[in-house]
Amino acid sequence: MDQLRETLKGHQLRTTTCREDVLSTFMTKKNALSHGDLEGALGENYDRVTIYRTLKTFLEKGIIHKVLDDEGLRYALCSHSCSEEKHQHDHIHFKCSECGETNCLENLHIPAVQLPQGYHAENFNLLIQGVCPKCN
Amino acid sequence: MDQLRETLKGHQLRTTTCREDVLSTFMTKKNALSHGDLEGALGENYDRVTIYRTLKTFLEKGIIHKVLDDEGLRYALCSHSCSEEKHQHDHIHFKCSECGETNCLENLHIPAVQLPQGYHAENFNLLIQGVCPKCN
DNA sequence: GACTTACTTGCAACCGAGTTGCAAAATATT
DNA sequence: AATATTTTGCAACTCGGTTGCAAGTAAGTC
Repeated sequence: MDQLRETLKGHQLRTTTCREDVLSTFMTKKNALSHGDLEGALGENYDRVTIYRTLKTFLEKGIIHKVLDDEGLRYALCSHSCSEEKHQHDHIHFKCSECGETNCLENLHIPAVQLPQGYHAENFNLLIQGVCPKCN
Repeated sequence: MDQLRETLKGHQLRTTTCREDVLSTFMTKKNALSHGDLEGALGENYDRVTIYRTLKTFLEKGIIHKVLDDEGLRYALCSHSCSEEKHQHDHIHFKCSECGETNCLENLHIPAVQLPQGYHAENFNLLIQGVCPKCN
């Protein structure tokens, strides 16, 4: 898959097998992944630390973004190419209480909220918990 | 303060000095608090573990609820009395990037979101990041 | 108010997530 | 192929949070 190398190069990153594998895992599984998920998916091929560092650099380069739910931290691909400077991060995430998967709902946008006087909003993050179509 | 004892009793909890102090701290400081914040506020009076356990029981009894932002877990008082069974948890939290404080915006409600077919929503959690009135 | 029971606390030890320093290995460049 | 630079693996560590257990404390009963 040359697309992987393209993506990495596009973000000024050297292509290494670890980065390719991590990126590829994000692309095939569509849902948000934790460090542990990746460790499980990639087996014993890479050191824990390397995976942590890969996630960190991907985060900094705008390839992935953080996803939070009540039980911890995960990561998901940024849909529209974010860069180091500009991050588009008004996200809606849906966490299914049955299967435990968390997904970005890309097409939706967060409706406007009328904030009280004096508040200046920079970004919005909506987490919806419930049951997803697969488990319904 | 007899209100503290009242609240604890109302949730079937024994009144202990630790629980009174933790509850009192939540009531005077209005913003969301982390375990570390409480440890700082209460000094050396109580063991780390005791504070953890106090938070856990308050959580189970519906006295406080979790607040998540991108840098960790905090807790805040439940506004309307939640019980062990019923939790009202459609929250808007505002995190100020200047002072770092996170607050519940109690009076606002989250506008309706049109979910795609098949999704069944149970609760909503909106985190807004920006600058609060104090820092503006 | 003393006595009993049940719950709560403190301590020590532990677990898991995430980080740091450093030497060895791998990538990109000439 | 040779070099400079980045990345990896390992070991050791920090920090947030949990567990088991013995000692201490709150609440109900006589």
